Amino acid sequence: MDLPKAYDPHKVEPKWARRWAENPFVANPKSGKPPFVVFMPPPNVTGSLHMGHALDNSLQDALIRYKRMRGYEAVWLPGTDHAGIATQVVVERLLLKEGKTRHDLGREKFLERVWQWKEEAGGRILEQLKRLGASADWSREAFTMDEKRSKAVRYAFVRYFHEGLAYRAPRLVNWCPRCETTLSDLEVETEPTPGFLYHIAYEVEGGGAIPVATVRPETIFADQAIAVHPEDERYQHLLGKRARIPLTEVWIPIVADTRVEKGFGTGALKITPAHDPLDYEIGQDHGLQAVSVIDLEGRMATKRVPEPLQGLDRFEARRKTVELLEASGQLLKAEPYTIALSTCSRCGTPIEYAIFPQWWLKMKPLAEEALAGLRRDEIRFVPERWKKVNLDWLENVKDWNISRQLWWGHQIPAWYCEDCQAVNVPPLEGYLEDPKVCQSCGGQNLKRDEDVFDTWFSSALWPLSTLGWPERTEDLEAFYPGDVLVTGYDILFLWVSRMEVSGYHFMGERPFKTVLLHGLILDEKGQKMSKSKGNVIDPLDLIEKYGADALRFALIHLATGGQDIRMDLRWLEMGRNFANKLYNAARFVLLSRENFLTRKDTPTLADRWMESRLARGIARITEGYEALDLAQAARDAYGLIWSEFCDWYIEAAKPALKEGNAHTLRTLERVLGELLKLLHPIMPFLTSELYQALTGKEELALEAWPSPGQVDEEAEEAFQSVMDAVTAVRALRAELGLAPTQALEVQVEGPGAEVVLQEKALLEFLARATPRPGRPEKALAQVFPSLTVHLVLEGLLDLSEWRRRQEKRLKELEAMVERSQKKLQSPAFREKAPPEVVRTEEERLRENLAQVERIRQNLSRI
RNA sequence: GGGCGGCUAGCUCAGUGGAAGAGCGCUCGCCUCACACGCGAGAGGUCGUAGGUUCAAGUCCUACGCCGCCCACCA
Repeated sequence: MDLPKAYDPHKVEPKWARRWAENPFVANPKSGKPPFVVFMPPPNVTGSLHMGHALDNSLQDALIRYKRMRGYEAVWLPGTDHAGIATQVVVERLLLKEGKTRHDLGREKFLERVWQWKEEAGGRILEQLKRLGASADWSREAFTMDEKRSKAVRYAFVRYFHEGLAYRAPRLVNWCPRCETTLSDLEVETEPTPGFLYHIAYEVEGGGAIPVATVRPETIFADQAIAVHPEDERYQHLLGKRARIPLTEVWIPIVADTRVEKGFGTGALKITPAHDPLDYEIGQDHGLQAVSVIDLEGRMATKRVPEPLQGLDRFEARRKTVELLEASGQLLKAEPYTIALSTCSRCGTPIEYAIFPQWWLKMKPLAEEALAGLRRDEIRFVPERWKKVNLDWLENVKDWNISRQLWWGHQIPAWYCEDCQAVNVPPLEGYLEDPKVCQSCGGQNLKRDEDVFDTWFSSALWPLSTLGWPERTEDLEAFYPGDVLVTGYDILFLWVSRMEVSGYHFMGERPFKTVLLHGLILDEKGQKMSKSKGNVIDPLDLIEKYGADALRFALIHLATGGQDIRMDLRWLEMGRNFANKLYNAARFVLLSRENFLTRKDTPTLADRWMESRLARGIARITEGYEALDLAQAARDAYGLIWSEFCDWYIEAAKPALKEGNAHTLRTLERVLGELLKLLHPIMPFLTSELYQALTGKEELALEAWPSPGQVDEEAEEAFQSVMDAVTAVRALRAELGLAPTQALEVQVEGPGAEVVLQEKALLEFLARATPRPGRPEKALAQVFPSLTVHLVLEGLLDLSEWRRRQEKRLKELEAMVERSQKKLQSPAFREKAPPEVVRTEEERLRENLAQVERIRQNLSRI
């Protein structure tokens, strides 16, 4: 067998990645096994793997692999999202290189281009997920715009419409002038931005002026009123009068409204219904018109604005308006002020408001259905704190604008009659057929709505659509609801809540039983990664440098309690080193069995100890996976493999192997095999490779999960004495500066001495020391609870280090003794603490007192 | 304005009310026949501050302080 000394993931990982991609783990709805279903959050087709994906999918894959080994029908449904704006922008950018816009091509040709691009370049991210080791059911790969998913979207809308839950109405909506589409409230961010609060004087009829404060002076031309608080004494006398919009001859009423804050600005608020959501609301209540002075490209585009402003960009118009106001003497003051600027979450452009008919989903009644389920605790949140956040959002949810003025997406299946203006949506039975005549007037001039659905409208259906809904498919019967939904908390509202809504509404049932929300990945300074900051780490680079196993190990290790993860390459190094360690341990086992000559076959103490430690490890690690605490599983597997299997067991097995003890060889092989299984969900590549080499079996992923054997307390206690003796000798060596090669003789005494003498060969191999029973008059000692190890003085030695450490140890023990005594002297402790706690405390005290005594004696004899 | 998270070793992070942990870094010694991506021995924490509950608090409660995030119509 030819095994290089250092593990090279690149020689191993691509092979397995290809295997799992080409022969995926295909779900069988009829297997009869209990299902375990995970819906992969579909990444954008345009996307490239980022750290968030790597984390999200590492967690999912680990869960899926674990459950698969546990005998579940583990189903992981992958796919991609058409990502309306993002994808459209990508293709528009390509067109731009040819000097064209999408309007040059026209809708049909443009969509052809997008599809072409999608077929060629899209979905690259799924290939990257395969490189990460994702054991998804690639045969069921879905795309939010493929035929099946399109059916689901269409059916959902048609049903919502006929249930009166989807409706079309003109309202004030968020508009991104750059993306040229409306946005839902969730897609708008507010950025604190330095700006000015302008105080402007509006002339009042009959003389005098009213000062109004605004951050958007350019919108004064769309003002419909000025509002003051009804109880504001300052302006009582002005109520009912009219004021003149500066720079114009337009007069607007002064009205009272409680929503105006007396204490802010001047206490007088200009009401501009077309350009501000609050103003829109107030305007509605006062029967005001909503007149816009800014067009969809963000330019001052009406005759209502003074001539010099016409056609100007809204920000230039602001500067110019201020100039004009200053010139007319109506600018009272401009104080520096931090504006809460609303921006498009996709492109960062300050949003504008617009009023035109949009499709809305009536969220209140829908949210109630989901809320009822959540209040019955039908969905478990991990961590639990997110449940309340989710509830709060559903309780306060507003109607959802689901139409977008894009080309790429699901075109809304609504037709408008050009004769009678009626809205035509297909009937539920026959929802796939386009209407030909108007249901209202029978006219044949139907024109389809040009808008498409918000991408999240189709994402909200993901747990249904991936299973073939609205058809009653075998998959749907067998696999709905899903088990664990794994995603970042940043899309709790955008995605998770909306899936809850559609799941409850259409299936009458929760879409998944558990939501596992992980944190976000931050850079080493704790800041969000973003392309503009240039602090993005590409997971593929990390895979290239450290291997996919190491990346997975690092990420899973850090995914604790839903905390954000500050990226630190030292965790990657840890993963890589760990892989190398395990590889070398396996190499040792594989090399050991070559040309092995059996001369005996008896269980050693070390064998029994290892089996016992393995039993405990299996129990603990399994607990971690079951609790969805993969970080715990990773930590425990790391400790079991490195500290116990490698550091102690392999070393202790060497003398037995030399003796030709077949039992030890078998134990090494068996334990290694079990360890590989335990670690497989986290580091699938290396474990698969090693398992194959060890057992000849093809696919570790299909092996059964280990069950814990018996804990052997006696063996653990006995071996502990051996480990203590070894540690004692090594410490003496270090303290006295004795060479590691120098053979020593030691004397051991105490309850643990017997086993150390029995395991003489172990002490000789692990510590280069021969133990004899006894307690010499003058010797340096190391004290452990169950034994004392004495080293007889030979020649001149520097004892200062030894003495220093003994004294330090003595002080520590004395402090502990004091603490125990204090505790035990307290009657309250003896009365109220559980008996076993009192007992361990007493035992501790006894043990520590004995150690103190022995150390004192040793020190006094030198 | 409302809410959430974090504050534990020099750094990055675990931590189940019953004697403070890991990795890296640091010190000392080792290329010991699986592994220097390693082995052995060590040093290093009044667990953000102040109260409280409890026989017992890093862990539970209450305030406060920083750091970060989310939601919300103060123009």
